[in-house]
Amino acid sequence: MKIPRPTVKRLGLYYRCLSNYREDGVDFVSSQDIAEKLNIKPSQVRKDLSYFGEFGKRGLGYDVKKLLNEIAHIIGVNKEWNVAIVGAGNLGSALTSYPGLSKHKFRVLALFDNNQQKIGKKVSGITVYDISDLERTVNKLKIEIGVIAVPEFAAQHVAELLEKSGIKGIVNFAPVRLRTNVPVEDVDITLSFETIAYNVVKKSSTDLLDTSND
Amino acid sequence: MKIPRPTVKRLGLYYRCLSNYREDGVDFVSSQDIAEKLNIKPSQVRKDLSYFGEFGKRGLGYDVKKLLNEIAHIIGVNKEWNVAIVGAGNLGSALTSYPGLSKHKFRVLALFDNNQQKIGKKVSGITVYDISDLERTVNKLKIEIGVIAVPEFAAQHVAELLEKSGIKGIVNFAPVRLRTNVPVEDVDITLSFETIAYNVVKKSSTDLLDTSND
DNA sequence: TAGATTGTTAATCGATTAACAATC
DNA sequence: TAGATTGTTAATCGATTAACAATC
Repeated sequence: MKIPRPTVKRLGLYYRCLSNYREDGVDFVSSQDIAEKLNIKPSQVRKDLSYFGEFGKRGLGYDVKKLLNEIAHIIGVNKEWNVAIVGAGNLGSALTSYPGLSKHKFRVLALFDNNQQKIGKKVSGITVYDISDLERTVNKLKIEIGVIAVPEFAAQHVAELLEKSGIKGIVNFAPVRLRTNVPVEDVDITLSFETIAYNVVKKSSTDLLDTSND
Repeated sequence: MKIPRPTVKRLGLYYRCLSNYREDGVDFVSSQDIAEKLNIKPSQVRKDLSYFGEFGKRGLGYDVKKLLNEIAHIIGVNKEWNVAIVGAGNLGSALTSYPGLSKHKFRVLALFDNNQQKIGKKVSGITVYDISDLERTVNKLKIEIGVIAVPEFAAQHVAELLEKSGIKGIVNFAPVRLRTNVPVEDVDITLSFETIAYNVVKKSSTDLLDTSND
């Protein structure tokens, strides 16, 4: 079945929300509970889940641990993912020790760079390899996800190297649309700043006219 | 007029695409040229632009410099934006020197932290201030955009401090939905990894059945 | 049983796209 | 003028939401 893209994104949000409930020792939640936390409609939650199965109990809601486990399977975080980061600059280094990753089953096993000064050194305990060793290292360490944290001009080239080395998916922090055959997820930092600039400008202009901020 | 959210996102993409054309010395482009680079439909480009005015010449296309200037005005990057980053950890420090920001009219003028070890030091030339000086410094430096680069548990609190200090918009790197009255743009790194995990799992399962990878 | 909440259908809403007259 | 490409309308597509029967 065809799953709407927004549904996939929300699955990650449900997962996080349910993790918080579990940490708080909550056993059962309703679609309404989840919806309130996430600022969406309860029917949205139920519809999203219904693409994958029937996980709730009528009259009762959802068993937090059970649903968490189901969603983990759906989005694939029931297993650990081996990750390599290409680009040992500031951003790549920061990602290496980013707690959100290690906490969520993403293990950074290698960094790659083309700067001889950096190769062989360690960043937060992770070795920096020569980019020319990419294919060999990816195979040896069974790396499945590649992260592009290099400057814009090098990104497409790195994407091709990653694809050739047998990587299965790419998280791209460079501000370019990549042409590849593997799935790519863009984290477009500059675009986020531009969007917030737009919204700030819009808000100040509507605030002048109007007191009912949309 | 109500502008679709996806249109706003694409405006940033058009801006970047046109910047590249300008750097390459291209004077005129058609909606088709832009669409091809961005993997969308030409009518999408024309429709998006039509929300804001008539910028093209029939039979000719769009004057690159002129359109760039128009879009810069629309998304608000015709002026410089003063930015403060809260959280002088790895991510906050990396953002301080992120070339994508300085290149696009976003100037990081201050870092904030609550760690006495860090306060007063400089990171990439930017002073780390005490978080308790937030309001004063935001006013003094005329900071308009705040960046949240603190751990999850502190994010909502920081958002409230930013709002109280008079900031106009927030770019949030913490994995929480914030409750504020100012515009927020989320950069959800963990969610991007989860999405790529989902897509990798899905692709390998469909690849087994099917050779026409969607 | 009565109350609550699910899973699902159908209606609504919003965004994308094709098509084409207008016009450079 | 002939060819190209815009701006815009209308049709299509896809996602959200309300409503409600099913059922715990």
